[in-house]
Amino acid sequence: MEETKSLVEQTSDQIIHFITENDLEIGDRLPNEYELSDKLSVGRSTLREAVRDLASRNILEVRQGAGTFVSDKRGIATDPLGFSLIKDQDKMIYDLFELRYILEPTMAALAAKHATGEQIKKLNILRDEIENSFKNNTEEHVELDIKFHTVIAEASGNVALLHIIPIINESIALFNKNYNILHLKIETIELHKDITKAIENHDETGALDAMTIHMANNRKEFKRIMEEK
Amino acid sequence: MEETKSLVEQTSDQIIHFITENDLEIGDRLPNEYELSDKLSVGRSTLREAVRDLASRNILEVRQGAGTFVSDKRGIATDPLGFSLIKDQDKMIYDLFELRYILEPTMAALAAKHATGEQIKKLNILRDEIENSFKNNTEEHVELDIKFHTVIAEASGNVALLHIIPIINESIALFNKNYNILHLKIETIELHKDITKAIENHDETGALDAMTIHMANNRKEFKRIMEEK
DNA sequence: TTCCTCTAAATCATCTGATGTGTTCAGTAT
DNA sequence: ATACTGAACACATCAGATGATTTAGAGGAA
Repeated sequence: MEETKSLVEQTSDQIIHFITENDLEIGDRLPNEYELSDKLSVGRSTLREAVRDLASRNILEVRQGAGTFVSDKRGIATDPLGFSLIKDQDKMIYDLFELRYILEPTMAALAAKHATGEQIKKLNILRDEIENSFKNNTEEHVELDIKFHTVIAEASGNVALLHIIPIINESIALFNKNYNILHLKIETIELHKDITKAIENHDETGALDAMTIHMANNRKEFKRIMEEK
Repeated sequence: MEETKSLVEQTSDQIIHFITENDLEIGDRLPNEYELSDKLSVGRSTLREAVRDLASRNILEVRQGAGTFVSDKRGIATDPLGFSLIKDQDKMIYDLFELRYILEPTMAALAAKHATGEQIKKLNILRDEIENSFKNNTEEHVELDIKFHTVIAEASGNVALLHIIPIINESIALFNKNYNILHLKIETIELHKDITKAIENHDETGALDAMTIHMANNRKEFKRIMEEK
């Protein structure tokens, strides 16, 4: 059971070590390929593969001609669940809606139970911002809506939910962007109000119901549009 | 706003395209570096960087001397949700149990609706293997139990669930290993039988109930042990 | 036959040097 | 001041040689 790391992997580790050792901050530049491969005593192609590895893990960012920098994404992977690999993207969106449908009503009920004053304040602010974004017809409502659901996840007090919900919603937004299917509707505004109010009143069943209606409406709308295609 | 993808990135895309095009399944081998770089008309180092990228995203697995294979991790990053960073691990496990409790009963019902004969066969085999592992007192039952739940996720027909369920269960197993809290119990064997049978009979509410009991038992047991501590 | 050992082929790993492409910035002309 | 230009710099890509590891199969022993 020998755990022999390849030279490239060792080099990845050493680069990370170099970053922490020299207190490199986000955006700082690393030495160029020749210097770094020399310093770490590996060939350039080995170094390049190590850098490529770290770049694809969003730890480094490489810009041709400019240099290699510490990424501002703090090593948080894009599409960590590999949703983009799935072939049938229509089905993928549908499945994500279904998953949301399973999770979010219960999550809203938990949020009604545990939400702090701070979190309720955040929800009210976000709800208003979403409404304004809708009235002014800007495109940022997608982003705001993700934040809205994320705050509810946070309020649920369940750390696992807090980690999963943004990924689901961001994936939906990502695929939706490709297809341009779903749009914010006036009912959504009202439902956001209902959900916020129920959570504010610590009304668990109220939050459950409001979120269920929200999810059902979303899925219904999605189905309708898919049938039109 | 030109979006010029580098040759390496294009090559990554092409490799993924090659995989889907040729219906390569998990574990299948890709052509060797020389052939593939030739086929895609890129230099070998370019190809290697593309492969390195896909490998670090858990889409490919490279084994020196053996070849390059489609990874069994479905492009899912290791600890994709950053669970290992969370401080309060006891709460983390509890939250994961809660999340499972929300997801798995509905998932089992979906599985009862959609399961194919092949999947039912797999479930029966796994159920027996888990029982044997229990009788022989081996430690592989943890691994087998994760597979059992993963096959149910697969049978549910929901791709998003299939991606998320293994992560949740592996995280629980991981933390459980550190704490050595939970052990397989004789009731679990019986519940696995109930769940399998309900799915086999396409009995949706039966599967829902059986899985609910399974989840409730698990959480109850977890709570009991935590209180003893 | 069956099992083991050892070798040769296949495959990835690494190094090196040459050449291409994009970025940055200082110097210069307007 | 502004805009152009070119040199220096940094990453991108290719090609070829050599090393290390795995695997499968040949050949022999029990």
